[in-house]
Parts: sequence; C-alpha cells; structure tokens
Amino acid sequence: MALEHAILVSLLEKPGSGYELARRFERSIGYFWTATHQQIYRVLKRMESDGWVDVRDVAQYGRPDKKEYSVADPGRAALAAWLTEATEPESVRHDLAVKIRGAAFGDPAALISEVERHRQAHTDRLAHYLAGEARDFGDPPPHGGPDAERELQHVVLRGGIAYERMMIAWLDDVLATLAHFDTDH
Amino acid sequence: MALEHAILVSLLEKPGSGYELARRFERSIGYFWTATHQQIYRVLKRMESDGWVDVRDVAQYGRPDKKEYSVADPGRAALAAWLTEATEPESVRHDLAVKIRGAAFGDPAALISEVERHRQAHTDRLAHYLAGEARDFGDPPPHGGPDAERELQHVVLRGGIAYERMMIAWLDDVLATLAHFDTDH
DNA sequence: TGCATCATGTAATCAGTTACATGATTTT
DNA sequence: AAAATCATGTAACTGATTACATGATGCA
Repeated sequence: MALEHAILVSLLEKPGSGYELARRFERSIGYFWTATHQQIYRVLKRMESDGWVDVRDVAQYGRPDKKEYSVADPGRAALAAWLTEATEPESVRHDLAVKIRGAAFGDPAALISEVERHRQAHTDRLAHYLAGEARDFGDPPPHGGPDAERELQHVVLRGGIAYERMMIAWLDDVLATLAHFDTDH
Repeated sequence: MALEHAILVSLLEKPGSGYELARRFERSIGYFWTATHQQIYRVLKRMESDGWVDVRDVAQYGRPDKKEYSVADPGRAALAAWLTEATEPESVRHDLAVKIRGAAFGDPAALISEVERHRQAHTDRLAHYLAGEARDFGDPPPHGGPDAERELQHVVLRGGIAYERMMIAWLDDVLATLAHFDTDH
C-alpha cells in the first residue's frame, strides 16, 4: 500500500490541507496514484495519530479554515525506509484488453467507437503532459548543477509521455485490427 | 468491475474449473487482469446463481472431481452489453513513480537497485511475451481469412509487448537520471 | 436565487488480500 | 516420508468506492 507514501511525497513537495491533496490527486501525482478525498481524510487522520504528519490550523478570510498538514520526522523516516524496500510492480488492470479479447465472441466492430474514445482520452492527456513539460521543464534550470526534485519530477513526467505515446500507437494497431472484422468491409 | 467479464471471456475461450481459471489468471488473461482463486470461487458462485454460467460435475480418475463452468446465454448477453458500455480507463498505480519523486527527499542513489530489479522483471516478461508470440502467432494462420479470436488475442499481446518495451526504455532513462545524483559521481 | 468552489467529514457497501482449512494423488 | 500439484472452499481484514451530509463564500 502506497497511499501513505504518495501523501508523504506530496506533502514534502508542499504542505497542504486534505482538500488540497485531493486536488493534487486529480492531476500531478494523481497521474501515477489515485485517491479520493474520503480516502485522503481517513489516511491523514491515521498518519496524524501515528505521528507521521503535523497539523496546523490555518484561519482564512473569505474561506473556511483549513488544517495544513506537513511531514514530521517519523514520516520522513517511514518514507526513506519504504524507498529501499522491494515492492512488486502493481497488478495491471486493462479492461480494454479484456473487451478486445471478448469482442471475438460478439461483434468486433461494435468496439470501434469505444476504442476511439480511449484513443482520444490518451491524445488529450499526452497534449496536457507536453504542455506541462514545456511550462515546467522547457527552459534550462534556473541555477547550475542538478536539482534532484526537478529532475526526478521530469523523468516521471517523461514516463507518462512515453506511456501515452505507446498507448496511442497501440490503439491505432487495435483499430486497424478491428477494421478487418467490420461488416461493411 | 470487470472480473466477471474477464471470467466470461476466459470461459468462452475455453470452459474450465475455478482452479483452471485461477491458473489462467497467472498467465494469459492475467497479464491484463489479476485475480486470486478465492476471488474467482466467490465470483463464480455469484455468476452461477445469476444464471450467467452453467456448471457440470466432471469425475476425473487419479484427480479430485472438478466443476466445469461454461458460459450460459444470459452471461453471453451480459458480456455483449458490457462491451458497448463506455468504461473509464482503469486508474493507474505506479509505485515506482511515487518512489522516484520521493527519492528527491532522501538518497536518490539508494533507488538504483530497486529500479534495476524492476527493469529485470520487465525484460523477463518481454522475453516471455515474445516467446509466446513466436509460438502462437509465428506461422501464417492455419486457414485463410481473418480469425477474430486469434487476431484479437494477438493484438492484445502486441500491446503487452509494446508496454514492456516502453517500460524498459523508460527505466533506462530513470537510471541515467538517478546516476546524476550518485554520490560516487 | 441558484450554482460553483472551498472545506471537512460519516456511513454503507463492495472488492481484494491474507490466512486458514481440507483432502487426494503424484513425484522426489 | 515429504513436498508438490490438483481441487475447493471459509473467515477475517483491509482498502476503495459511492452515497450522503453540512455549511460558508463568491459569482452570475
């Protein structure tokens, strides 16, 4: 389980409230690990009682008060320990792959629009990643020497870009394959 | 939820017992959808009481008897309905990506061996996929004309191959990036 | 007035994992 | 004699999702 660890990383990058974390999980870190606000509040509470994070009440004007969480030393230590642990690659769940194999027992052409929908989603996400890359990593680093946080965020983003490009190419292959079974053909 | 549907596809490809399904989920269909035998038995029971599958007791010599499941018409219909439904891409969980971003707050070089371990796992799986491709799809099809089941299985396998190749290339990128922060450097 | 955003939570349900359990046969 | 494979299950727990709930502020 890595939700705790994903939250620790996000809070190290920038302290914030449960609400703010939930927003980050809709973008940025959320592209590699998903979580809803309900999950986040529950886990934050557990992490607080375990002493992994500190809380600070922040009064805001024109907005509800919030609780700002930041990583405490035991949280830092827990993250460092997890980093060197061997974790298995997460199990894969590609329902499209199941659908494609299932299409052999129904109408393969009926899948085309669903595959096109997925292709569009991956194209959109790729454009979004590329825009983020140009924005955040387009210029040479503000100061000389390697900046670990920046370079590691960039290599993770490059992974997302490579994944989306691979998926788009594969979905084109899938569409070409499905076209063989189109009844109009 | 697609475990039911993954089981339906697997049983349409070939009827079998819960035990046999569990073995298939360790290879083949399991590369795109995972499940343990406990899950499978539970879901099979539910599918049986919903009339999606039929059961037949098969006596075996030298082995325990087994229950052979096969897809009933309502199961076929449920699968066909699901195929045309719009399903969202499954949420991604890449704990390596979380670890890489987390490494900025610890010792990036400490991650190198973990990344190498993952790279090896992907190399092994790629070799396994390529061997399966050569075995099952190397020769021209036994008869003329497109065979939907065969071609769709092949395009799913090509997706797995593309995924493993992409991951290996990305992990090389990650290793090169981590090397910048190696203290021996 | 109504809708969107900010902010935090509870409760119920569903899915997935881990541990435990049994018993036959086959192989080492 | 012990270990591995075939075959089926139950029970307990953990994690994730969905629905429900509240209440303030700001904008159209």
